Amino acid sequence: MKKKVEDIHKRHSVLKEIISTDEIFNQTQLVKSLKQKGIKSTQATLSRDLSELGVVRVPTANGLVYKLSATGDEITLKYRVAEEIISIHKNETLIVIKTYPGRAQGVAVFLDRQSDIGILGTIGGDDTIIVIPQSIKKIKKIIEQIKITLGIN
Amino acid sequence: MKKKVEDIHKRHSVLKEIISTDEIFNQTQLVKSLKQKGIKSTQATLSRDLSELGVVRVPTANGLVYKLSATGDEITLKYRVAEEIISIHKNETLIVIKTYPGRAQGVAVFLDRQSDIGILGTIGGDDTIIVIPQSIKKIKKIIEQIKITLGIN
DNA sequence: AATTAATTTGCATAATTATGCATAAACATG
DNA sequence: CATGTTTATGCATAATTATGCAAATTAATT
Repeated sequence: MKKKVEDIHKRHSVLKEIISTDEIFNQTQLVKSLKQKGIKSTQATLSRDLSELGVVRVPTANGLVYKLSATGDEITLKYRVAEEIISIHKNETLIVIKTYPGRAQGVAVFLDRQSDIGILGTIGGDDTIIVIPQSIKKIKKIIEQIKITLGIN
Repeated sequence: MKKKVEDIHKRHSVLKEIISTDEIFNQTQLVKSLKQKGIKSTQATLSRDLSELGVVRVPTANGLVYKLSATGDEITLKYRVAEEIISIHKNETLIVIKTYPGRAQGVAVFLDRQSDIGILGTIGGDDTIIVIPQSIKKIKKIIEQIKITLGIN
């Protein structure tokens, strides 16, 4: 029953994205969300995943919602910037990078230091970074470069 | 069965202190801790209290532990968010939202949570939020959606 | 390649948390 | 002060989450 490590990373990665994007109220909902993204799993596994990822369930106006915690697995995160990144998206003019809460600044600084990958500048908030390209034509290449640099897919 | 408000405040107060001092793993343990401090209560009541106080349960090396959340009691309510927004403007590529001083972060978080209204990401400063659309074609629609969601014109 | 060790997963279920309902105390109103 | 309303609480239980265990697969070792 053991799964490949890559699959686990993949599931964790998707998990993080779902949690940071949607409002997830319970783990059965999460099973369905993952299914929609083509990942099969069970409530039991997700319970363990959430624990490993340091995900918390916070009370909101709508009810209890899962969130990525800033403090959660702080120790694990410090070492690799890659682990701090949740997702990278773009539109016609900009690149937007989602990170764990409070991590945007650190990642932004890291990106700024990378010279010659086509970045004009970055702005980091709490958990979001805007990357401004030297030219909108370079957006694709920049994303590729970041992924290569960080060794993520 | 109603209790005096003072008692409730008192219990909440003690609750917060216990949570920030000891390692609390579950609510029955919490019932006992409160009892030791002379406060009688039940698991059900504490479940409600924890929700009201915005307490989260974080996975740690020892297991799940209750913690006071950083965001504390400030639950994002629609009506409150609406009041914090001063203006919404756009240009060809971005949407800029002005808020009352120091409120941008909160509003930005709220907007991030709204799924499927076409927002790629947001960055909040002190009193300004930049909203990046999934596509510049969606800018108008996003503004409409925000206004509808918040019930403002 | 064969064998062994290590790890992940699902199932079943235990443990824990959340909540509808009824009730009673506090509060409001006249 | 009497009466009506609101709200917090406990009980019982539903809903949800965590976990022991066995099975199955991968990874390691020979």
